[in-house]
Amino acid sequence: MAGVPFSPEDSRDEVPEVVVSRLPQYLRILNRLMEDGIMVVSSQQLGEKLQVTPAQIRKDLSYFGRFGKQGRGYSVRDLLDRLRQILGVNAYWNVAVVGVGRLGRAIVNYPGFNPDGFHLVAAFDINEDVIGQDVGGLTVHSLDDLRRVVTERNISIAIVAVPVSHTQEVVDLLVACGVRAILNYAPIIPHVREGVRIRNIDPVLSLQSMTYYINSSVEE
Amino acid sequence: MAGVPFSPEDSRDEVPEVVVSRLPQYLRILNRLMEDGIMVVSSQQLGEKLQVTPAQIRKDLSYFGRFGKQGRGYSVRDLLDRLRQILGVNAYWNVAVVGVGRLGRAIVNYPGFNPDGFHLVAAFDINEDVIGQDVGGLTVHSLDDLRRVVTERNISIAIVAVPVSHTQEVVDLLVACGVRAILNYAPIIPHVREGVRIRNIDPVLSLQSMTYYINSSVEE
DNA sequence: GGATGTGAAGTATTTCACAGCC
DNA sequence: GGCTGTGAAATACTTCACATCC
Repeated sequence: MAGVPFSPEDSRDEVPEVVVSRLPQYLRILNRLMEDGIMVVSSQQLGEKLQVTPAQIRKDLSYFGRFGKQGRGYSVRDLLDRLRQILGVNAYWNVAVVGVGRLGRAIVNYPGFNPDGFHLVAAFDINEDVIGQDVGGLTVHSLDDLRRVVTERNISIAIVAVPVSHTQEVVDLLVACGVRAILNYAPIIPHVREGVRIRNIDPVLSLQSMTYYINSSVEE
Repeated sequence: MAGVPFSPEDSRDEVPEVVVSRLPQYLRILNRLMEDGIMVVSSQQLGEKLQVTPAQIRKDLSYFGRFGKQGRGYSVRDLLDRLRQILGVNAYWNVAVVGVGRLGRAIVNYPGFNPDGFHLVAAFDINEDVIGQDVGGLTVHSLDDLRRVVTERNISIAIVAVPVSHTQEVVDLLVACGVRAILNYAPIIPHVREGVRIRNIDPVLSLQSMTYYINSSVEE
């Protein structure tokens, strides 16, 4: 489908997903340069900090426009603004957390989301004992209230930290309620329909992909 | 370097990194099939569960050998054993945690590492106030003891959960003490020398790579 | 002089498609 | 008949290299 080779509509430039996945890293570095008072940066310098080739950075950025000045490099502030706009992180996002067990609590208390514009504004659980409780400043709602709260608070992003056994159904419910992006901490890869985004945080998978290399290799 | 096209040594089959990164996911699914009492599985069925093409699974596995039976599929138990062996997760790994602040404590108390053979056996911090404390059953050591403990307990994997300002130096110290794989939770990408593996857990980057898609798109 | 932006070249990865085997 | 394993084809991604501009 959508694979007719000569379709003229096909020439709408699709940005490769791998390119999009690198932009937040560029954002990170630029934020740090900004804090350090650096005004201008070259793709060469960015590449050193990110451990990628300068050509890749220039190519990546070229999907979105021409942000640099020949002979000079990139204005840190300008590039920062453009990338924020492209990624859609120039505004605040309201985020719901589902599951306030040990992991969910750690997430709610993690101070790293707010500075980057992700506001955890609602918490949910299925366990009657914790519903109504205060967790990190948020009142825990019943999942029955999900649709209402998601609508009222204009939530399109959710973080899922429920047991594996409930993950897929929670994800389905979130999608049904209009959530369009999900960050999943359960060690399972849930299925979502086209148009909904999901990313999985799974430290064990990361560890297991490293043991391959340190296991047999003498040094590589 | 290593790029001479005709070098005969070049033909030692290098397994693409992207292939290795998928193996732990195969392991996950197979473990679940095993628990469910499924004995045999086809690449078709695996593909459906993993949302990848059957061809990719067969190709990935073919880098390591021929594990299937034509006309039948793969023995779940056999494939599980082979993958465990390939990934080096058929034995236990001792793991150190550096940084026992809020995040570090959550990691130490996370129950998901042990069942997969990663044993958190030592915790470290630089803060005098927490050194000597008990955190999740582990006594917090000073970083001064790192080399000794890493050697004594045969630790080659470390989890880093220290502030950004200290991350690079902690990583450097770990590498200097012989640690060969690092799971980093700080929002920075530390540099490590060739031969040392590092993976980064950065939920904000994940969120930012999703907002790109839910921001402008009507549906994609 | 120095750095960007970008077609073209070069690699890497995925998918196809089918021979071979159970 | 059904499914694996795998060269070959197709696609995706990265890097080169240079015209272009500040």
